[in-house]
Amino acid sequence: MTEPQPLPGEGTGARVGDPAGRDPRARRRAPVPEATVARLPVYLRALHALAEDGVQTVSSEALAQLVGSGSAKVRKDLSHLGSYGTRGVGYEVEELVFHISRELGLTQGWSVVLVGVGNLGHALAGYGGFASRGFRVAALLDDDPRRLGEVVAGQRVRPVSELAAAVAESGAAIGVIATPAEAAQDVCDRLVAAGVTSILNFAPAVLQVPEGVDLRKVDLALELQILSFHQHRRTRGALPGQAPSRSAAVPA
Amino acid sequence: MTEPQPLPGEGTGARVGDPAGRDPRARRRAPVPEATVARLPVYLRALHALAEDGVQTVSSEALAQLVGSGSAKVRKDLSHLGSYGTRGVGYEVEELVFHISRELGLTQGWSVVLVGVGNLGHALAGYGGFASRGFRVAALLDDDPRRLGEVVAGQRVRPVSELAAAVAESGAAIGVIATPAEAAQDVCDRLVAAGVTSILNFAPAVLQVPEGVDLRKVDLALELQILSFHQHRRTRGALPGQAPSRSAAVPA
DNA sequence: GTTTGTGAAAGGATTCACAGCA
DNA sequence: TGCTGTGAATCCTTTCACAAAC
Repeated sequence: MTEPQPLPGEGTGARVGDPAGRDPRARRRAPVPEATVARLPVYLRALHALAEDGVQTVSSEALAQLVGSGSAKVRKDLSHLGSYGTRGVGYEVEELVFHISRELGLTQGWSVVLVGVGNLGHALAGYGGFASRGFRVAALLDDDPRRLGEVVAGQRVRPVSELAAAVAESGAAIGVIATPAEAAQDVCDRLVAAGVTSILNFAPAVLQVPEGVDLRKVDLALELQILSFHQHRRTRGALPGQAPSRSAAVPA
Repeated sequence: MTEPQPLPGEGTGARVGDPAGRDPRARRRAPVPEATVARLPVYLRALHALAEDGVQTVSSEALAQLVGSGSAKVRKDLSHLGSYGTRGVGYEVEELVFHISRELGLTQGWSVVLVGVGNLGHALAGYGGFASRGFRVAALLDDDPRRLGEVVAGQRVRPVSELAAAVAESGAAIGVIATPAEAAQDVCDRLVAAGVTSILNFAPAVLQVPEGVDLRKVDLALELQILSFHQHRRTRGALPGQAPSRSAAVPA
């Protein structure tokens, strides 16, 4: 959601034109719905966890349990990628991981430039979930002189003036912004100028990009606010500041 | 967001029962749709930015531009909170901030306990977006002996064994998990045992909670994977690793 | 017997378009 | 004239329920 540059539920239409592309491996199917795309990473995480536990096969019901969803939804979602399940048995974990990864474009190993190496930037640079999903942090940039030259997660921190060079060297198509809010729009403009067409913004700022650039945002406080809404709902009338009793919870 | 313990689009139903509650301030309206709830924090951020710039009034069209949405959607969303706009003029920024904050339950000042004070925990503890949205980080907990006693964002780091005490002292109803994946489920269980009913999980792990506890998750790599999907779509057939031309982009 | 894959039905969300008000 | 608020229409998503396959 996610929220999401396109607001949660905004969608991009996900239309694909030509019925017979020139890449023979690219099977022509109906486009994957945006709501499904947003859930594929969730399945992927659960499947990775299963694979690590040595689980070979999983049913739609079991997978649904793991991600907190319904089995019918899981089956519909997976059916958009093709028929990779076995009736009476379930899905092969490894196979599903592969097909979901391919659908998301994670098999081609994206290079990513990360701008802003504060606490959040450190966390992102060292985040295992990036590497394991096929994202390589190809460059770290920051203008704080105290951080220049510092080595984080195997990468030397470079000044933001080298951004265009870093993008060119690495062929990065994706940029991640983890700067303070004030610097975010400037960094964003520089990324666009350098040819980056996908930008993920962690800075608490509203950014503007030209057409043709896909901007998504992560608001670390967003989910907390949605939790607040539900908690608020549940505890209407209760003493403020006190954790409520366990009854009468869960709206439905 | 996304997404969200209930998967993106999962929803909670958000039903409210009695048409005449006992709190006289609680106006009885139709329940706010879950999709709208997920966008209210986005509007809130944009409105805060406008307020800082001294803007007094904003139209649905202008607000839509800021958040990358449509004006009709903005109006429908806001109409669920009540009629706070002025025809021919727009919405008063300060007033909207108040009404959205109240709807989200942000005006009552939640106490939050944060478990796991690594890079991400540091970033979260110091994140301005928490404090400015009415969340007070009431306790920091971590079991790494090197971090015990350290003071982060004005709070001393305490051992996880003090979790129940910290929750009781602060009356926290919300817990945030920013530990490594291995520790997440144990911490989650302890939070639940301590009476926390809303949990936000940043750890890359699939957690299980009993009924009555609202668990949401933030996957830092989730939005990146959705970006990957769209970038992949746009650059089908292009040379791998090379940023594509700016044309033929944006699906719709 | 079990579990997938999928039409069909139901339920929400978005967009349209305009009446109503400042 | 300008912009909100909202029914109505459209579109998208989820859920149901069952035939087909193992």
